[in-house]
Amino acid sequence: MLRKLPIRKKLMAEDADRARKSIGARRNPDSADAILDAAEAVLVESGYSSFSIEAVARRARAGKPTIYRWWPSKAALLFDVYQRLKRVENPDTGNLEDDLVGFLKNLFSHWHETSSGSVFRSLIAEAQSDATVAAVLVEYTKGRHAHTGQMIERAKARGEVAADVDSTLVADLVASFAWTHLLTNRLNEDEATLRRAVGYVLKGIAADDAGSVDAAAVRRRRRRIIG
Amino acid sequence: MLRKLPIRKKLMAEDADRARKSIGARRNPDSADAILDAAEAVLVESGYSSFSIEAVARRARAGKPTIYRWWPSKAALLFDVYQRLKRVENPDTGNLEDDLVGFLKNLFSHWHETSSGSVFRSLIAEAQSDATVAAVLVEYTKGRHAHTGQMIERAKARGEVAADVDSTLVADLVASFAWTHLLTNRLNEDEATLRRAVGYVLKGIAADDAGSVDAAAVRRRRRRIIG
DNA sequence: TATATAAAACGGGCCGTTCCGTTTCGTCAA
DNA sequence: TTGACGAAACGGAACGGCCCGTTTTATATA
Repeated sequence: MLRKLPIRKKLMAEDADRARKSIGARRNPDSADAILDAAEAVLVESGYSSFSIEAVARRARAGKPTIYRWWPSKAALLFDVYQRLKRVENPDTGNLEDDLVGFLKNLFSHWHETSSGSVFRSLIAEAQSDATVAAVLVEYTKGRHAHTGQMIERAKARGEVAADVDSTLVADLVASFAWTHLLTNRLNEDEATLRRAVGYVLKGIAADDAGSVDAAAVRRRRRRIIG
Repeated sequence: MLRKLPIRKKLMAEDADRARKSIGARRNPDSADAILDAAEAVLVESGYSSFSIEAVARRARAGKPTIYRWWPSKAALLFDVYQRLKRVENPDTGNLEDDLVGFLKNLFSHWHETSSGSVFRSLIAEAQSDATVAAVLVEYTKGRHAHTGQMIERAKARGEVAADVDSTLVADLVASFAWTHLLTNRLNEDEATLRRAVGYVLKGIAADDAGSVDAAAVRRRRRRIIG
């Protein structure tokens, strides 16, 4: 309920305001939630262009100093809003292609249908003009790639994937595809396109791919699983 | 030299200011170049966060109305700055892997060493809060993917790549990788990593890849070409 | 004369900060 | 257990500053 340390610590080591966090620092959790709710609402309803501290404060019926007390910047607030949102879980169908397609499908619809897409886009945009956010974002993506890479690692353990494959790099490729589609309003790709894209990463596009026919059959067979 | 129609027409059909473009519209080309120069300089020296019309005007010793006369928004100005920069040409080594690796290598160093990286990052960021830029950016990327896709099409013609491959989608994958690395300050990847990433797209990561040994030999042989 | 120009000023919005007076909540003595 | 105290949060208002996009004015140019 009551967090002892200010949220702002997440993004910034403050030298100032030492007095506050010395003992007291008893923030009103309802107020913090109201502010995060308002931030998310403003972002969804009016878009990133009109996302300002003042707008959030108005919406939350909070004072600007209250926001600045706990979040050092617009970006820190954005990041907390994003952190609060649910994440997409990695599928585990026993087949890497289905795992990756399912992952992308879930991610796209999650971004599209909830506010997390807007929030994440804003976060990326903000990172382009705020070095602190940029650093946090890079760290975050590293973690996400490692997490996504577990799907590839599982496929390795099954012998589905060569042992010397850099699973993080593969995750990077897949996530990059998702990022750019988010950033350019192309989250409507149908499953066939996603499957094709994943397939290119998985099987390559070489004409002399000996397994191509078999692979197509396997693909058809497994399409049922992920529905 | 002297463009008859305002640059702003590129991004926006103006209904207002009809009088100006009727016959007159004799813009001072030196002034326009000075403004674009100033915009680029501000962007490179102070970053996107301090890129404002006023800053550009100050730097160019121009009046704000002069800028607004010819560019409808900050975004339009940004886009013209980017358009003015040199593009990366597609390599044609006769081998798709080398083409793609060379393309990425050139793109990364071009983004890294010239101002085009900063400008493009800013453009993407701006697109997240300006629908007009977003539309222009999508159109632009479509064209770029088609252009990059020509490398894949050439490989198709050589029989290097299956005929039913969606070359635009492959270009999308490769470009997406580049985008996210630009957006997260990871343009320093060494060539080996680029080659590995491209290799995953080209040959897949399936363990039962029959051609993997031969492919590695071919790769070693051809590495000389692109240096 | 007609047009583009630079410069200045406008109203408006948001920034991040500083005050104000009020409310909340942990502490501690009665 | 109660109640007063004080620290620290709170909402609200206002500040100087920057930038927005526009308007006005006077100057230079062809």
